[in-house]
Amino acid sequence: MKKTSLSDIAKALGVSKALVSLVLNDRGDEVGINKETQKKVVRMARKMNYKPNMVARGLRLGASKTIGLIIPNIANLFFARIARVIEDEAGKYDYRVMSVSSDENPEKETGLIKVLLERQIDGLILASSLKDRTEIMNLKRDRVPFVLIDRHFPQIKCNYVITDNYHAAYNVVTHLINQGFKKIGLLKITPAYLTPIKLRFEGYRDALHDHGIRFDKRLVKEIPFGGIKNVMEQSLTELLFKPVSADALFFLNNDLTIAGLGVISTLGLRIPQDVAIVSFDDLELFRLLYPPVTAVAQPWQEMAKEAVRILIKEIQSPGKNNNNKTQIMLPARLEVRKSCSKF
Amino acid sequence: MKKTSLSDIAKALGVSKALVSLVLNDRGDEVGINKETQKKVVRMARKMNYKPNMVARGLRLGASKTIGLIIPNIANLFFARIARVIEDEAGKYDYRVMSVSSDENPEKETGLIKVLLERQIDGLILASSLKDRTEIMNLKRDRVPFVLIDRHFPQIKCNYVITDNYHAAYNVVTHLINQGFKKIGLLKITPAYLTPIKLRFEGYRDALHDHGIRFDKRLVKEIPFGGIKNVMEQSLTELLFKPVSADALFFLNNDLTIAGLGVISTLGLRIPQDVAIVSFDDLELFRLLYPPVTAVAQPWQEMAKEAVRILIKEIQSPGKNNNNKTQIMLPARLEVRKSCSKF
DNA sequence: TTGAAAGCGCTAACAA
DNA sequence: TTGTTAGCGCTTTCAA
Repeated sequence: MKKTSLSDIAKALGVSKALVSLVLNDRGDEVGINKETQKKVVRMARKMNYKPNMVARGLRLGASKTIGLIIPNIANLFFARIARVIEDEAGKYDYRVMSVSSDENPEKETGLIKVLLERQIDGLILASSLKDRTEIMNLKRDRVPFVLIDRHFPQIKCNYVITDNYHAAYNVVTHLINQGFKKIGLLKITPAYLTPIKLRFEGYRDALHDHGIRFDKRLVKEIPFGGIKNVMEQSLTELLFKPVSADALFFLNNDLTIAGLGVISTLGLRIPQDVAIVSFDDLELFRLLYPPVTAVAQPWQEMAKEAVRILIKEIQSPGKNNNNKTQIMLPARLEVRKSCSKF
Repeated sequence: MKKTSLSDIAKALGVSKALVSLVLNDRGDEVGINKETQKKVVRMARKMNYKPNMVARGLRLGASKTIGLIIPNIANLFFARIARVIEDEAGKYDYRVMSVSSDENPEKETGLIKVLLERQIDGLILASSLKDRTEIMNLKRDRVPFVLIDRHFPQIKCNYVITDNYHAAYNVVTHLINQGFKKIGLLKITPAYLTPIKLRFEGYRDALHDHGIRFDKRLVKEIPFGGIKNVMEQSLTELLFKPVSADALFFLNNDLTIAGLGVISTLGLRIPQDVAIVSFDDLELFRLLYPPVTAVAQPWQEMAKEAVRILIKEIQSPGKNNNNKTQIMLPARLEVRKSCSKF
C-alpha cells in the first residue's frame, strides 16, 4: 500500500493539488475556499490516511524544522538532561532534535557537523570538543545559526551559554582550603584544552594562590575520556600516597567522580578522613552516598532553555542581527555535603 | 552566500547535473566518465564548498536514512545508554537517529509516532508506553519497519527485543526469600499495564507463591511516572511501618530506586537491617552506595544492538519476509550486593 | 473560488 | 562519454 500524497487526494476529488495543500494547511478560509470543498478535502485526507511529507515540504520551503545537537556523549547524565530539555523546548516551536555524540573527538565532531548540515538542519547547538576554531568559523561564514553550550571559544564572537566555571572552581577550592585541606588533587578530563576544563583549572590555581598555597603540578592529573576506568586507579594511587599525599580531590566532571569513588572504595580509603571529595556536576545519588558528595550543581536546565531560545530567535530572524550575538554565563551552585568536611 | 547545488556546479562547468551527480556519488568510473572531467567536477565541488542536500536526495530516493527512536525519557540513564548504542550501531550503516521522549504518555507517544512518520523515517525503534495496540497495528498495516524494545505486545506478531523480566523478578524475590525476608514490598511504576511491569509483578507473585508465602496486596504500590518524588514518601511510609511492615523493597526501575533510597535515608532507616533493597536496573553508583545496592542488570547493550540489526535488515529487505519477525528475549543478571543480605 | 505551472535539489532512465 | 527529461511531494505565484 503506497503512501498517499497530496495529488492522490486531488485526483480522487477532481481538484488541484494546490487547493488540497491550502485546505490541509488551514489556509482554506484565508484564501476563500468553499466550506463544502474544504470538508470534502479533509474527509478524503482522513479516509486515505494522508500523512504530509515533511521532507518534501522542507525541500520546498528551505527549512527542515530540525535542529542538530552535538554533545560528547548522550549516556552522560549531564548531557542527557540537557538533551531532554532541548528536546522539550524545541518541541514548543515544532522543531525536532537530531542529536549525535562526538566522544570528545574533534575529527568525529567535524564529520558530524558535516552530516548534520547535509541533512539541512536549520540550526545547531554544540557542546563542542573542537580544538581548532576553524570549524566554528566556517559555521559563521556559512551563516549557519548556532549556539555553543557548556564550552565556548573566547576568540570567536558567537552565541553561547556556559557555566561560570572559573568562579565555581574557585569557590570549591576556597571551601576546601577553609575546611583545612591543603593538598588538593585535581582530576581533569582529556582533552584538557576544553574551555571549561581550562577555566576550572584556573579557578583552582588562583584560589590556591590567593590563599597562600603553592601550586604543585604533581597534584594535577589528566584522564583520557576514553580510558577513565583504566587510568583512574593509577592516577589516584600516585595522588593519594607518598610522596604526593593529597588530602582532597576535585573531580572535574561526573564521569571522573564516579570512577574516582570506585577506586577510593577499592583502595579502602575513608572519605573525608583519608581524602575529601568534590565533584563538578551533581547527580541525585551523590546526596545518598556515604558520605554524601559535595558537588557543583550546574545550571543545565537554564543553559538548555536559553540555548534553544537564542537559536530559534536567530533562525527566525534571517539575515539581520548578524552581529548581535548573545553570550550568557550562568552561575553554578555549590552543594556542600559531608564528603569534604574536616571531620 | 547561497548554498551551492548540483546544478550550480554543472553550470559553472558547462556540464549536466546528471554528470556531476554521478561523479560526486563515486559512480564516475562505473558509468565511464572521463577521468579529467571527473577531476574537474570534484575540484569545482570543493571550490564551491558543495554540500549534498540529503533531504532532496531522500525525497528522490524515497529513503531518509533516518530511524526514529521513541523512549520514555532520554534523561533516564537506562534509556540514555540504549540511545547511545543505537546511535553508534545505526551510524555504522549510515543511518542517523531522531529520538524523542514520550514521558510514558500514550497520547504523546501517538503524536510522536505521527511526527516521525511525517518526517519520513525509514524505520522505528520503540520502547512504547502505549496502552492500546491499535497504534502498533497501524504501523504493521502501513508496513513501517519497526522493532519494539524493552516493552512488547504479546498479542502482536512483530519484532521485539526484551529482557526476560519474569525470571529476573522471580530470581530477585527468590533470593530475598532465601535470605530470610518475608514481607517484600513491590514498587511499580505507573502505567502498570506495561509488559515489563506486569511480568516483573508476575515473577514476584509466583516466586512468593512457590515459596509458600501468601500474596499481600498491601505490599504492592504504584508510583506515577510524573510524580515519583511526591508519592514515594507516602508509599514507603505505608509500606515500612505498621501494620504492613515490609522488611524488603523491590523497586521496579532505577528512578524508583533513586527516589526510594532518598526517602529511606530521610526516614533514618538502615539498609538492610531495617529494610532490604533490590533495584531493577543497575547503575554504576549503586555499587558505591553504603551498603551497595543489589540490582538487576539488564542487557541494554545487546538489546540496542539487536534492535538496530533487526531493523536495518527489515528496512533493506523491502516487501519480502513480511511474516518472519524476530523476537528475542535476553536474560538479565542479578548483581547481588549487601543491600539485601540478612546481616 | 479554483487550477496550472514552476521549482526546491536530487537521481534514474533513456538518448545521443 | 555526456546530456535530456521526468518526477519524488510540496507550496507559491499567477491566471482564470
